[in-house]
Amino acid sequence: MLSFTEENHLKAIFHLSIDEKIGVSTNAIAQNLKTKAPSVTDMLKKLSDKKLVTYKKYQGALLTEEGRKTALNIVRKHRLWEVFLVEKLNFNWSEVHEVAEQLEHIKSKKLTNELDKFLDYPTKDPHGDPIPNTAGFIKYITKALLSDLKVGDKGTFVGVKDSSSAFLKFLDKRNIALGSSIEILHIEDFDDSLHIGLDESNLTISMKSANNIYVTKQ
Amino acid sequence: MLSFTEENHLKAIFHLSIDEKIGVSTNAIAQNLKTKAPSVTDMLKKLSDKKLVTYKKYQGALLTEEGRKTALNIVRKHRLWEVFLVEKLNFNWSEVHEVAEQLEHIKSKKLTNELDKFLDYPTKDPHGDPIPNTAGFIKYITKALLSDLKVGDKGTFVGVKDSSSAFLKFLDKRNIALGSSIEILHIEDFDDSLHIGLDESNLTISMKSANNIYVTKQ
DNA sequence: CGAAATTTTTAGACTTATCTAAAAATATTT
DNA sequence: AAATATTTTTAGATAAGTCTAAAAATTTCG
Repeated sequence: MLSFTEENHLKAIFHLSIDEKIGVSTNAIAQNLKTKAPSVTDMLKKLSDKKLVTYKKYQGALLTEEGRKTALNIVRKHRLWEVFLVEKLNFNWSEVHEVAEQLEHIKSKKLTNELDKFLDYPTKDPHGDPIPNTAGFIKYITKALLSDLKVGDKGTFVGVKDSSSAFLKFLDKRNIALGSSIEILHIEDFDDSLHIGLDESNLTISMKSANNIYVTKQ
Repeated sequence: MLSFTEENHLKAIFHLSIDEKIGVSTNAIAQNLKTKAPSVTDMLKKLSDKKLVTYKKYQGALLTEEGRKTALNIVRKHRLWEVFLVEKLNFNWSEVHEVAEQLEHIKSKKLTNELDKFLDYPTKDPHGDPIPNTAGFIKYITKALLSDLKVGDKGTFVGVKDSSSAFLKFLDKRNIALGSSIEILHIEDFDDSLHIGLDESNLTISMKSANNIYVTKQ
């Protein structure tokens, strides 16, 4: 039985593993979990003893197969709960994270699987992120950052890179919602701001915003 | 922000407070929480410092108004989640307790209140126990133990005293469900076993079972 | 009432998860 | 490549929650 802290470390390593060859640095994990490096070092030793992580001093951490399964199960629960909160309990997508961070640690296979069924087997959470299945399989879609599109390109808004409450509220205010169609009309030379067509209307957003919006090209 | 342990102690004291004048004993709490007396003593000091409990050495503990409110909120969450598990996620009433013990500690007022709304403001949990409202008001019904009825008395099954999984499964096996009408047909002199009419059929149950079944007299 | 039994508290130890400060290792830069 | 900077680990401290063993208080009972 893993503690909340152990689970959180596994999840952090999972989210920070871009490349399965380079270990995730102690500092990166510490920053992600809002803790300090020595705490992470201790935990990495512990998770390594439990064979959930491969860890060599000064070389960061990587999940073992077992560790990855565990992390994916936590991510699965987190995202399923987010769907539940938005679809059934009237939560806004900007409010779900904090509560899901708690709910993801509830231990009951039946609960998770029945919740999945109750929600009719959703494949994406409210932020567009894929929901791993029971086996830990996760289906990624090919997506691009809006900031990487060229003038004239069209796409559909399918996810956010920054899922902070502040950014999500910002998107709400501008009626930018998952599924919105976006077309790059013009990019301002001066400050790189983007004039975009959003569904039926037009608006201007900063490059910083565009850099946090994922789209699938049409 | 209270820890799980602190919350569990408050809940235990709440459940063990029959009389608001006699403090709940350290041992009773320890037994309830499957912990040891010294752990409880330490916690009582802590909860007393936080003004959630009135505690004098060797005289047990009682909840303050604030402590009672907190305990009731935990009980509220526990019971709402139980309703959710049974009504929405196909849990049997014998399976919900363990999971609800985890879910009751999730901290989010919005979650609790939206869940309440989603379930259409249930007043009882799957075992017949009343669900406190937001204000901490709890509506008790007048009920009797089946074992206290006389031959010829009729009642409706409204709750259990022993809510262990084993007893609940035992009731399932005999089709004794909340709302069942029960009539005492005969009480055996030899072993006090009860012949009862249950809805459309008859059966025999032990006095021990009858002692754990609450009914409202008809 | 007073001895015996029981309950509760105290004392002290252990575990988990934290932290800060300092040492060690690695990475960067001139 | 040596000096400097950064990162990571070690060492040692602290807090929460737990335990056992022993002391203290209360309760029970002859």
